[in-house]
Amino acid sequence: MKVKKDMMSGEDIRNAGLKVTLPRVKILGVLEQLEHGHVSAEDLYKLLLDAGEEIGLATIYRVLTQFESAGLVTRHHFEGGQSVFELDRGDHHDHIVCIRCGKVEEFFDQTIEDRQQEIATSKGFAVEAHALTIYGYCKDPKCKGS
Amino acid sequence: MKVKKDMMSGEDIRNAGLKVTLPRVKILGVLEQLEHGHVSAEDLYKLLLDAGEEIGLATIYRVLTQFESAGLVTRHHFEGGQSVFELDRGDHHDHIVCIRCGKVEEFFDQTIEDRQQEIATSKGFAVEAHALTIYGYCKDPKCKGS
DNA sequence: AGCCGAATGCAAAAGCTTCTCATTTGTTGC
DNA sequence: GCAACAAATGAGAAGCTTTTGCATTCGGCT
Ligand SMILES: [Mn+2]
Ligand SMILES: [Mn+2]
Ligand SMILES: [Zn+2]
Ligand SMILES: [Zn+2]
Repeated sequence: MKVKKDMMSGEDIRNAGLKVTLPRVKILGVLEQLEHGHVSAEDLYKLLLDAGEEIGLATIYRVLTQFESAGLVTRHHFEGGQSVFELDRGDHHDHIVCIRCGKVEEFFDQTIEDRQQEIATSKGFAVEAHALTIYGYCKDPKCKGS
Repeated sequence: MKVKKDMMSGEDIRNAGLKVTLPRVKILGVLEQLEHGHVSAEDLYKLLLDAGEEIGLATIYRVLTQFESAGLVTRHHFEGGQSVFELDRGDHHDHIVCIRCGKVEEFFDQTIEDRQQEIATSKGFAVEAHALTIYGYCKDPKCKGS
């Protein structure tokens, strides 16, 4: 039974078998309050600094990786070097990214999901994951048309 | 009218506005003869060394990037750090990768392509590109089941 | 309060890719 | 063919993102 979570807390950290430390709580807090749910480790680091929390970048990377293993966070490899993270609220989705302004929108399409499964099966593969990202220009006047 | 090319040559390099140099010809040659068409810059470097061609890694990266701009080569960002390159024979396709042995298979599915276009349009995006990679375990006994 | 292992911060290191610059190589016009 | 010049190459340094080592600090438990 998959439930879409709205609120993460220290409970989730504890349930992942991790100590509930200040850095972890703060990182989870920032991820939760993000309007655009997608951030790089570096951006998260800066957001925390702005919020007055001095958490080392190494810790950010470590914690994000642990959160990922625990299923609290999802990591994406969009083009452009840096990994991007977002809270995993239990709703799988794919992304469409504007290559001009960087805006990220999410979508889910059962038809695509089904076809992927069929293709994998037909080739003898057992699907574990997939990454689908569409790149293009968004409807913003500044981005529309090259 | 899209034609699937079987053979690349110095002509293609020249048409891209590039000088027909020995390193570029050799790199194109290796890419062409690959059974599994997907290689990292590092692997390509080693393959050339094995073939007795001492071409600097920096040159490999430069040339691959130029070939990419010229449409001779496609670059993929599979998980695992390194970029992977393959000759662009004009036939767009996506990939399914074994997370155990690394095998890469290709597929093309018009239904998925169409749905992507529809989704992008519905969100006001003009599609420029997309990356779809399925990860799983291939049918090889060594890979099957975790 | 005090113990102990886990977590953190910092700096160093690693992994991949790009850049700098002196030297070499294609190409073009005699 | 050959000189002339711009373009390309090789080697190493540098750049970026991410990981790691280690001394110190912190969280959970008595
Ligand atoms: Mn998302
Ligand atoms: Mn391919
Ligand atoms: Zn945009
Ligand atoms: Zn396999």
